[in-house]
Amino acid sequence: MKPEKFLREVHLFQSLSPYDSEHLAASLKRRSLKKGEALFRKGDEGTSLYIVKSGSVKIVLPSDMGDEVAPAILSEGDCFGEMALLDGMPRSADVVALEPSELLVLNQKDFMAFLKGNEAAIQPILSYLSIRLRKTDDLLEDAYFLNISTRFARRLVELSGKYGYQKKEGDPVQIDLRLTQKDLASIVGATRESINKELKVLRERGLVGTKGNTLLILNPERLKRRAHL
Amino acid sequence: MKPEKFLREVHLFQSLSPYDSEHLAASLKRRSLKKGEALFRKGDEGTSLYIVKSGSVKIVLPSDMGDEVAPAILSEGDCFGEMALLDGMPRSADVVALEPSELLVLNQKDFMAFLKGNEAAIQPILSYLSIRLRKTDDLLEDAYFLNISTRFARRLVELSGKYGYQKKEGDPVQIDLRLTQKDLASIVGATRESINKELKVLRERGLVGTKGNTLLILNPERLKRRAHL
DNA sequence: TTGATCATGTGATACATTTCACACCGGAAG
DNA sequence: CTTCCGGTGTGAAATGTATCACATGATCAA
Repeated sequence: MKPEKFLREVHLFQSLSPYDSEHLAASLKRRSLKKGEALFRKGDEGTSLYIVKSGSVKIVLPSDMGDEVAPAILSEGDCFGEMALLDGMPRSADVVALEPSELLVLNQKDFMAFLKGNEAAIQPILSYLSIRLRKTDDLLEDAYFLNISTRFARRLVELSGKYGYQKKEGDPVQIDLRLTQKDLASIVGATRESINKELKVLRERGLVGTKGNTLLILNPERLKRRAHL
Repeated sequence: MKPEKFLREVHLFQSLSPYDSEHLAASLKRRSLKKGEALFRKGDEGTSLYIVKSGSVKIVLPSDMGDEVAPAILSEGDCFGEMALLDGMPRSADVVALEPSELLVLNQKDFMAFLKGNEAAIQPILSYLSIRLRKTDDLLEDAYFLNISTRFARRLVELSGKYGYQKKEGDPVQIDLRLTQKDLASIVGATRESINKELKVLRERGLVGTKGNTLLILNPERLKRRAHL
């Protein structure tokens, strides 16, 4: 895959014009890792974004005890460290290669240099950040003031807006992400069991259906009302 | 007060160099409002930031019923609509003048033009946004996973870091904001009563004290432990 | 096939937090 | 002064969610 293809995957750069992202791709560097090699450690100064070009790496939160917690494994096309580009705060976790891997690196200096040369690119990046900020603020409000039923309904409405599609007019909206109840739970900020019970209610009332791993929104109207939207 | 003084109050511009903020102040426009006049309405397209130079305005969420809810009254030096500068999303509330008022206006075009001419200013703004984003993400995590005791302890630690001071070494840390229990509750995302009871526990254990409206952090160490930090 | 390992479904119980109700206090306004 | 009002303090009851403990089902590799 071409480097600029990878860039397109990075949220921060989604809204960049093709011209700009190609331009930015020119500043990408490479970095290879041997199996087990650490890219950086928690607390290191961090000013670069990385994209996994081949192989895979794990993110590890070194806990006090020897036992590691692995919150995520990233493979080809995944990217991490976006924020480091912007604020250079210390890394909050270790990153270690699981196998021999190739990474693409974009460092802050190059990124800033790019911005200087391409003022048009500033606007979309600022607006991406501020929209993301609003979004998280809203989620926080939800967490403080709403119960699980309502929060869940809201997240479902959002998911169907972002990822849902209809075979044809009048059909139920499908959400084909492979979301387990555990995934849904962590999106909503609840336990898996609570989500399960909530799903049951929604099914009984004919608001949503589940066919294998895909969610079906059967009655968007009533779902929205349940979300108090 | 000079316009650039006002700008210094705006969070978004806090980290700008004095030179840059003076420069930016040059693009400020003026706008006067008669008593009762509306600056904008919910849903209007919004691309400007406003600073109250004199007078006062109220932010109003027009609810379905005729009864208005007034979440905030802003007076001299206060600013609103920061985010509009960045993403131009529609306004989320009405703003109406409570008395004859003078506002300073910074619109998106001028702001962007300023950024083009002053690349050095981009970095602090990006870093402000991304830090704010991390912060809110953390708050969300807290809301999902922590109980009120822990959340409250965390917010207290933060407050004492930001606003606390000691008369002399060894003294308790004072927080002189005029925070009511209701205020604290809304910071933590809990009810006033819960905060009251939590405060009682903290007082009994000698972690904090209250003298009138000022909070005293008596034992920062144990407070931090309670916050799991 | 057989385990082994996930994901799902569901009830009983425990617990944290909100809700509600009320008493008290202090200061501002009449 | 008295009245009123917003802030505080506190207990009892109601409620939402988590926790725990299983049973069931799906998937995948040996």
